[in-house]
Amino acid sequence: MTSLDQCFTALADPTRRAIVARLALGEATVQDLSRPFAISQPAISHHLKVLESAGLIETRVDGTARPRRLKPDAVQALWDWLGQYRALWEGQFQRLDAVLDELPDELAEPIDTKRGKGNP
Amino acid sequence: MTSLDQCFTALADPTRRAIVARLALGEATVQDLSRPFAISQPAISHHLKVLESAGLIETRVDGTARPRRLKPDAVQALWDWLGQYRALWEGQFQRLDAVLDELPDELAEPIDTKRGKGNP
DNA sequence: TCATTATATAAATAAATTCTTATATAATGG
DNA sequence: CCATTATATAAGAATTTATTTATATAATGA
Repeated sequence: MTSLDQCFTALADPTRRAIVARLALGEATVQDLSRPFAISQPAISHHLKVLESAGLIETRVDGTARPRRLKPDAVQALWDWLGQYRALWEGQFQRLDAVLDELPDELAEPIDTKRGKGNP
Repeated sequence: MTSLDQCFTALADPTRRAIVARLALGEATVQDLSRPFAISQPAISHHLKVLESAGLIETRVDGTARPRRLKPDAVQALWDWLGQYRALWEGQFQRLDAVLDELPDELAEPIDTKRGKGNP
């Protein structure tokens, strides 16, 4: 799974986006995050793990607490990906050259994205 | 499910991002898309439905064919959401006010994002 | 050291996702 | 109308995800 996969997957969940919204205000502990959500502490810990695996947040150690914060530079890959298509998507066909340069990586040959053997 | 949920979910799948990459070159039919992917036609049709439900692509009718194309203005919501956090994420704390304005919608009260009864 | 607090992990489960193959629908051209 | 082509839908299997409760680990402070 690419980092882009992980970022999009992480942000697809509304609970995780709300966690991100909270962290945009400053770092927060699992306790801080558990309070406003109708969700158990282990569930929060799991969501944090997903966000951290995607590189979107990071953890600091403070005694027994593990405050999380947004990780600098983390949205850059997302921003770049989106920016690449934005012009096209908006119906203006500038930057087609950039898209063309990028394409071979994804469309040069049959892409096997299936799950199962060899594609975990 | 919000449109933002659907957009992120749709783009989390690498096959669907590759479809988007292909559509950035111009409209394509299910046949066109089935060829370069090691995936069945019904699977392509399904991915297209996910992308269309998210508002990312649209369908044109041309005889028996149903060419798909990127839908103008579709990335705007994503771009806006990302832009809102980008500055913070990058470690510069401008635009905190904008984030604060947005927050009440998501954190004003305990958020029940659980699945199951009432939360399909 | 022991009780407390904060967090993580494990096990179980329900629901959603992503595929496949088989079949249905719908438009075209002879 | 009939055969063909393009696409959609159905049924079912395997995997993944989000959740819970129960328990483990780890740091603190009395």
